[in-house]
Amino acid sequence: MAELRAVGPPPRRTHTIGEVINLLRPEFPDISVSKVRFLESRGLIQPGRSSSGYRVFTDEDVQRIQYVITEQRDHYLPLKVIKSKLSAWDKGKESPVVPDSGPPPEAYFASSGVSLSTREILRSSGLSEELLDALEREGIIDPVELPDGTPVYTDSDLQIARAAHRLLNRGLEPRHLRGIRLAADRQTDLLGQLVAPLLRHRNPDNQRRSSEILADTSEASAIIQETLVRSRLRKLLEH
Amino acid sequence: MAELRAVGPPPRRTHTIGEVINLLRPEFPDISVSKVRFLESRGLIQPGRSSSGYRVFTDEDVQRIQYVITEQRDHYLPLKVIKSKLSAWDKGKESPVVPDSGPPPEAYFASSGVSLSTREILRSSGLSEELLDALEREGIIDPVELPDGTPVYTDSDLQIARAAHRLLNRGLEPRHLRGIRLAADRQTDLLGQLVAPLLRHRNPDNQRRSSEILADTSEASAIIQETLVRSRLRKLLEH
DNA sequence: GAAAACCCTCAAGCTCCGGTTGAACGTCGC
DNA sequence: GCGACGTTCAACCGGAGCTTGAGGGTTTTC
Repeated sequence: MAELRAVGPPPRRTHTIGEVINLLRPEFPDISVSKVRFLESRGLIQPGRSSSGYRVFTDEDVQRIQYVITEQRDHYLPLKVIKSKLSAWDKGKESPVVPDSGPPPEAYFASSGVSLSTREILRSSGLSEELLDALEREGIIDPVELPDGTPVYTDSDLQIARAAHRLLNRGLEPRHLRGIRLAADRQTDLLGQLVAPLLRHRNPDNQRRSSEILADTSEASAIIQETLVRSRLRKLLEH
Repeated sequence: MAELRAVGPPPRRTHTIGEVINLLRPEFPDISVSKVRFLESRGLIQPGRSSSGYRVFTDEDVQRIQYVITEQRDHYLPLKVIKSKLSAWDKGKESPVVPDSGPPPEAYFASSGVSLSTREILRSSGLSEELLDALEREGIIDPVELPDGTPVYTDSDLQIARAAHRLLNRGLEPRHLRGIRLAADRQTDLLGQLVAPLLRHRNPDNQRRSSEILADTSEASAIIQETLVRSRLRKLLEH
């Protein structure tokens, strides 16, 4: 082969599949060629191809594989879940070769339309009535009220209720969650400003662009925040 | 049957297997009689038996089941792992010898150990030098410095850099990201307090518990915040 | 006191996940 | 031109996590 690379970015090192295995073998003894090919078939990695059809792995591809198998080993995550974590991470880089959108941007904000009664959300979340009340007072959960005053909860509320339950179980109290709500409020404001001009003149196209922008930016800011928190907590643990 | 319970602690309520299912069904719609029996066969629960051979579940047994399926749902843990967590919990304080070498203790905070140079992170993130600088000034990214002053970036930094790039592309400016950093700081503090007592007396067990608590709570609070933001943005779009 | 509803065990079966194996064939480097 | 390495594709496999069904006992209800 003669992949001429006259001019261009730094001469990136690439590897064949066998080399990749040898690189990873020390850390992950049960890696195998077929496993790597399997991961590709499942869409977790997309190595390039040489003109003759051989897989060509960049260092980044190798890191990706490494990420996948550590998640498997350390957190027992199913490949599906790892894939979705990866694809959030991906969106950062890939962008030049995406002429039109794959997934509809609005899907990000789609709601299931499920609605729950107070009893149902209590049962489904495992929260007590008092705690649910407290969460509502903190603005963490806020159901819509029907004309007659009975509250109706969405599945977002349920998700929040469950996650809140986990926090409360660990010793946090409802008032501690206020900070989370405030952070969410501030983020909403920030991102909202980004699309405010568009929403001033509402039309289908602006609507579509707005939801695309919001989907993208809210995901990105969530990634930043979570990564920051995690790395700070890691330092805390390491002392 | 006449399980006489002459004197004793509170008159414990007990349940048959069918009652247990009905109790749990709302929160876990895919629970089933056979599943509970299966869990017993795998040694995760040990309900008592009536004189006629029926399983008899105490409230504690029910909680145990609840714990098991929550771990499955929220953390995708295999039953084997849940079992070992349970038996550690069982022994109360006693859990000295983790018999198997298998799962490394809570590696949620594991880092890949990859480190990048300034050139590499610029190339991999697509950021310009000025923007990277700006992000560092805002504390969004902060590399360790080697004795000679050259910065070293981790893969967390890369992830953040990429996500930040997405935000900047959408028209945000570095200073806008300060809010995200502050939110992350506050969350770190909050969660850090939760484990502060444990970390005061460092020993392997406290260390392990701390990382478990932090992994769980940081995930849960991220879920709450993201769900909140998303549902607020949805409302914004709907007008 | 009988029917209905509920419970039991045990073996077999089933789906999905995460790969492995093998056959048939192309390519690279010496 | 040979051996090491790469490719595809279909078939197979072992384990996890249940489900189903047969055959039979118990408790509740009318």
